[in-house]
Amino acid sequence: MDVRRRGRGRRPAAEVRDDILTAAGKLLIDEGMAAFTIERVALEAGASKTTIYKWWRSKGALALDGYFHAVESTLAFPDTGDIEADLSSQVRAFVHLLTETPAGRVIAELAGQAQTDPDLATALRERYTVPRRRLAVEVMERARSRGQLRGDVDFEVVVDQLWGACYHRLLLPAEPLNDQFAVELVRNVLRGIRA
Amino acid sequence: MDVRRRGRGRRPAAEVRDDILTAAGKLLIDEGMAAFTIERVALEAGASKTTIYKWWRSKGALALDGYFHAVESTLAFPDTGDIEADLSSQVRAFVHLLTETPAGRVIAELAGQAQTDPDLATALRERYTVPRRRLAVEVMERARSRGQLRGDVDFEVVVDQLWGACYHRLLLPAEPLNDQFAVELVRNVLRGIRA
Amino acid sequence: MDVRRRGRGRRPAAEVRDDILTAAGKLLIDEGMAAFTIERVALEAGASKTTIYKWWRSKGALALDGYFHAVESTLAFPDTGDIEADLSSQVRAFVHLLTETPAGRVIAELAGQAQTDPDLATALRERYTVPRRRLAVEVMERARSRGQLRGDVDFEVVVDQLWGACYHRLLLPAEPLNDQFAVELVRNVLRGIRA
Amino acid sequence: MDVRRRGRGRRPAAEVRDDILTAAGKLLIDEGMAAFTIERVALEAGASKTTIYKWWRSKGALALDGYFHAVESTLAFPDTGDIEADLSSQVRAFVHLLTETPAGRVIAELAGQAQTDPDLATALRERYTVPRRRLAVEVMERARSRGQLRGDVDFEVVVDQLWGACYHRLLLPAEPLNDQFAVELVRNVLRGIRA
DNA sequence: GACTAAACGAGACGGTACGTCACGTCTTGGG
DNA sequence: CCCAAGACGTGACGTACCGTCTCGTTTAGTC
Repeated sequence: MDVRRRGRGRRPAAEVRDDILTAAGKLLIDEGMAAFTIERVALEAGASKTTIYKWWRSKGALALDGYFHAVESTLAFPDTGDIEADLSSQVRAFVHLLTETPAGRVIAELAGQAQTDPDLATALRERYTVPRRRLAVEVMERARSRGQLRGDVDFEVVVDQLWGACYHRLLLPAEPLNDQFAVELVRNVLRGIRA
Repeated sequence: MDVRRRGRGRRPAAEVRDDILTAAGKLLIDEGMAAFTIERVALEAGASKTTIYKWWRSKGALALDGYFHAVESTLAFPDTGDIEADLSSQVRAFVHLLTETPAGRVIAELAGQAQTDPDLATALRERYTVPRRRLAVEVMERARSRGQLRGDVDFEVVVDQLWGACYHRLLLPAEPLNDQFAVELVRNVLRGIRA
Repeated sequence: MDVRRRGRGRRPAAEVRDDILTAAGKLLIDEGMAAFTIERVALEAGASKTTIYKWWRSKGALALDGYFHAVESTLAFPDTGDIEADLSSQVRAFVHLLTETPAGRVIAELAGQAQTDPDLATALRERYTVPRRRLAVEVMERARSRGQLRGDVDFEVVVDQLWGACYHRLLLPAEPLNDQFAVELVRNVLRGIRA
Repeated sequence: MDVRRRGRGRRPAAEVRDDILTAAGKLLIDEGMAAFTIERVALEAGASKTTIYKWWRSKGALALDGYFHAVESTLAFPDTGDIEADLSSQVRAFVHLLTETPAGRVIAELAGQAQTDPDLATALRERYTVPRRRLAVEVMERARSRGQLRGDVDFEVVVDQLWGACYHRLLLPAEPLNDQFAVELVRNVLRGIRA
C-alpha cells in the first residue's frame, strides 16, 4: 500500500525537492530539452507548479539541477605527475562522455538553452564551467612547477583549446567527435605548450 | 484611406519573401532569439503565417535566413602567403565580430537554438559551419604546400582548436573573449603546428 | 464513428460559437455558477480558452449568453384587457419559473455574480432587466389609458413592488416564495394602484 | 525597533479575532468583494490562514462578520405611533444608506456572494435578513392593533414590497434608487394596506 | 517558578483556474 | 481559383488563491 498521497497539505521540503529533481533529471535525459516543461516536471514529480516556481527561477535552472541530481558528477581530475598522460586521458574521457552517454545531448541542450536563459547561464557558469576549468588549470600549473610545461603559457587559453575544441564539435557539428579526434587534438596542443 | 492594408490577395513571392527576411533579421538583431517568434515576424512583415510556414520549416531556419539576409556575409579569407599572419588576423577579426557587433549574441542564440531545432542545425551546418571550416582548412593546406605547416597535422582539428576555442568563450563564458585571448590562442596553436 | 475532432485547424465560427453556448448553458443549469469556469466550458465544448476569451469578456457574460441560448426565452406578456388578471398571471408564472424550474437558481446566481462582474452586470441590465421592465410598464400604461389604473402612479416603481418583491424572496430568502405569496402580493399592490 | 512583529507564538484569541475582523471589514469596504480573499485578510491582519479557517467556514461568512464588526449596526426601528411616518422614514433612511454610504455596494456584494456560498447565505439570513424583517413586521403589527393598518394583510409580504423593491433597484439596477423612489414606493404601498 | 499543552504565525504543499502567448493547422473570402 | 488573413485547437506559461498541513514559537494553565 502506498504511504504517500497524504492529502494536500505540506510535505517535507526535502522530500518534495528530491521528487522534483528526480523527475526533472529523468525527463531531461529521457526526452530532452524540447520536451522539458515545468508542467511536465510538476506532473511527473507529483508536485505543484507553484512549488517549482518557488525554488527555480527558470526551466533551465531546474533542468541543470535535475541533471546534476541524476549524474552525481564526481569532477575528479587525476594528477599522476605525467601531465601529458593526464590531459590525454581527461580529454578522451570527456569525448567518451559526450558521445557514448546521454550527457552529450543533455549538455548540448543545456548550453543551448543557456543562450536565452540568463538564470541557466549563471548557474551553468558557476556550477559547471568555472569549476571544471579551474581543475584543469590547477593540474597544468602543478605540471609547470614540475617543469613539464612552458612558463609563458596562459592555461586558461589552453583549456579553451582542448575542451573548447570538443564543445565545438558537439555544438556546431561538422567533423566527427571521437577518440581519434581527441588524440590528435591533445597531441597538437601539447606540442605547443610543453617545456 | 489607408494605403497599407493591401487586401488579402496575392503579392509577388519575391517581394513577400524579402519583407519576411528583412523583418526576421531586424527582429533577431534588435530583440534576440527569445523575442523571435513566427507570429511576430508575420506581423512585422505584413505577411501571413501560412506563407512563412510554406517556406521555412522552423523558426530557427527562418532566423538563420533572416540573419544572412541582414548581414550579407562575405566569407573572405585572405591568403597573403604568410599563414601565421593570416590565421592571426582571421581569428582576431572573428573575435572582434563576436564581441563588438550584434553578431556575437545572434550567433550564440542561433547555435543555442540549433541544439533543439534539427532544421536549424542542418541549415547552420551546411550554410555556416562547413563552408567556414573549409575556407580555413584550404588556406592551411596551401600553407603546408609552401612548407609553412607540418605535414602530419589534421587541419580540421586545428580549426576546432582556433575557432572552437572562441566559440567556447562565447557559448560557455567564463574567461574574457578579447583580442589578447586571440593573440595568445593563435600563438599557442601555431607553436604546435608550424613546420 | 465521430465526425467531429477534425484536427486543430479552424472550424466555422458559428459552429464553434454554438458548441460553446450549448456547453455553457448545460453546465450552468446542471452544476451551477460555482462549477462554471471558462476552463470547464472550453473542455466540454471542445473549444479552446483562447476562442472563448475572444468573444466574451468575463465568465459572467458567457454564462448569461449560455443561459439565453438554453432557454430561448420568449418574453411574452399577454394583454387581455384585464390588467388585474394579467399582472396576477404574470407574477404567478414568474414565481413558478423561479421555484419549479432550474431558472430560479440560475437567475439568482447570475444576479449574484453580476455584483462583482461589471461585464455581466451590463449585459444583464441591457438584455434581461430593462426589456422585462419595459414590457410590464407598457402593459400597465395601456391599462391606464383604458382607465384601469390611477394616473398618478409611476409604473417603474410598481415593477419594483411586484417583481422586486419576488427577487427579494429569491435572493435574500427568509419567507417562502410560492403561489400564495404571489397572490397576496398582487392583491396588495393592486389595491394601491387601481383607479 | 519594531514593537509589532511579536514573534509567532500564541496570542490571546480575542485580540487575534479582533485584528482579523478589523482587517476583513476594512478590506471589504475599501476594495470590495472581488479583492476580498482569505489570503489578503490573513496578511493584513497579521494572522495566519489556519486561524481564520478555524473560526470561519467560508470567505463569505468572514466578510459578513467583518462588515458587522465595522458598522456596529444598531438596528433601531422607531415606533412613533404614526406608522406611515415611520415606514417612510425607515425606507428613506435605508435608501440613503444604500446609496450614500459604502454599505450599498457591500450589501450588494454580500448578497451576491451568498448565492453561491451556503455558509454566507445561512449567516446572512439569520443575522441580517430575518431580524430586520421581524422589526418591520412588529412595528406594522402594533400599528394594526392601533387600527392604522388593514387586518387582512400579511405584513411579511409588505416587507418584500417595500424593502424588496429597494434591493431590486440595488441588485438589478435599471431605474434610479433615490429618495423620490422611496417616497413614491411608500405612498403606493400604504395606499394598499392602510385601514 | 519551571513545564507542558494548546494555539498561534508562518508559509510550503497539492490543486484549480486564471488570462496570455505562440505553436502549427485549417477555413474562408478577396483580388 | 488561388492564397493571404486570421480563427481554430493545443498546450505551456507564470500567477493567485484555495484549503490542508508541518513546523517552530510563545503564552497560558498546570504542577
